[in-house]
Amino acid sequence: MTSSFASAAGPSAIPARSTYHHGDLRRALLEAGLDLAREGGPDAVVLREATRRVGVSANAAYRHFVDRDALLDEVVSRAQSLAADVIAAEIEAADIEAAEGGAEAGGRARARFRAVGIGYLRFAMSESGLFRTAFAVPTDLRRSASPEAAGACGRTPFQLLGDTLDEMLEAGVLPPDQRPGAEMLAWSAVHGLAMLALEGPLRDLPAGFVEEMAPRLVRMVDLGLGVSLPETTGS
Amino acid sequence: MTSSFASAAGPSAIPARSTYHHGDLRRALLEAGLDLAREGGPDAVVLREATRRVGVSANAAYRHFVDRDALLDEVVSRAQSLAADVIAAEIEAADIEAAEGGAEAGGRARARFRAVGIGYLRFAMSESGLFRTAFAVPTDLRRSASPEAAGACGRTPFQLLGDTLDEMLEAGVLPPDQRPGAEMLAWSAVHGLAMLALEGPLRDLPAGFVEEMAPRLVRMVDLGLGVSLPETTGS
DNA sequence: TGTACATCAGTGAACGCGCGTTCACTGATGTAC
DNA sequence: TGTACATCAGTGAACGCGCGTTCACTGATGTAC
Repeated sequence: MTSSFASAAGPSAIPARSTYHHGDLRRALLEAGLDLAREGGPDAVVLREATRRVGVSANAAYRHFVDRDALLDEVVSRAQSLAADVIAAEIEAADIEAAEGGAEAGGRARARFRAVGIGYLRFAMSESGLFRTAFAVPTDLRRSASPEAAGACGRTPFQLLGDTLDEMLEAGVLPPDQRPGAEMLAWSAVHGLAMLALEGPLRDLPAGFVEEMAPRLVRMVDLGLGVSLPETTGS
Repeated sequence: MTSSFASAAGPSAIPARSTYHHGDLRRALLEAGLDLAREGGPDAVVLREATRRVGVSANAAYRHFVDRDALLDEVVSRAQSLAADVIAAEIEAADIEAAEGGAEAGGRARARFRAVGIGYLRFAMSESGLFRTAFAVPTDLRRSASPEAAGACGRTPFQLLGDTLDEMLEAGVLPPDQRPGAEMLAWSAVHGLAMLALEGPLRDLPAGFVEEMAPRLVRMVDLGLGVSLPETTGS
């Protein structure tokens, strides 16, 4: 199962290699690590398996990463970056829909905010290994604002969430006293649903359960944050 | 670090033993497993270490558990049961406070509902290893309704949550159309905050952060579920 | 009340696994002259 | 343009770890007679 995100440049991850020097081993190991995370979550990011897949001896990785954690750290950032892409795409889709529906600023801001939650859950369900790698590995908040964790749009998932909260604030639909710390409240809700479904007691609920629950959940969140706006047709 | 929940009957977990037969090995291993979970979460529940602590040979465990997973399963149930106790205590405290404040049925039901969330988070923060063992191990919803996972009150954490939702429904403060699946929405919110703080990117936020956030979170949840009631002094 | 014996609940040693990591090494590369 | 040589990026073998689990065993228990 080779990553669909495999680098365009550099030798392929298939262990056919003619030269003694790999040429792009660091990147290849990172891709392999990402594949492992995709298939089995953070615990599956294992140095020996990554080198095996790249077709290189087990210790070659140490020329590029000080230890296993160094590789995992980079994989975590990449996973967050991929999450940002999914979320950004969801925001964009919601934005277009809201514009077509003729929503005013408040409604559009709320639609974008909801899209962050929907996108987060979509990523969690469609790429559960990467999701767990991105958000269920003990790490610190700093990463959530570091450039390596940003997606193509230049923003991290955490920043996208903050952006949409700011937009609701500016549009006057989020009460100002609710703004501080609102990231944590909103994040908690979607993260909890994902984790219950992936690693918790909601494990073997029917497929599609999370998808059904997601709109209700994000609605609960914005309503609970004091965003009261009539529901539009578009969501 | 010996468990404060060590069994009253049976030999102690300290590996001093005179008889060839242990006498109560199954229980002792379970207690040791619970201690391990308390100290290091589910991954720390390791057969060899449990037998080491009990002072018994490594394979003796196989007389009482078919494999490591069988031990872990029981530890998970016990951990859920302990969570139920903490939550039940929180409910009781809230109940007394609400009664003293002269709250009517709706206010009391909401206070009890909120207490479930507060208790859940209290357990998560004070017994993080047990919490992760109880709720962050891939398992199925059935356990959440099984007698082994019930606390002293005879109810599991999941059942306590459902109970308080039903009470709000009966008191007329929860809109009936919101009731189905409301467990999942509420559970997601508190579970997410706990997981972000314990195993995710909120890892090294200042101590007390979750405690500060908890009341806001549960308020967000009931408001988001459509429970609108004036705030009383008591909460 | 005593005893033979099946059964139960332990022991000690070992196996195989896969991991992260280190060691001494060698082939390839590129730069100074 | 050619060459000596430092440096870089790999190799192969090995170590130690801790785990789950199995094997053949033995000490203790309790029950039938």
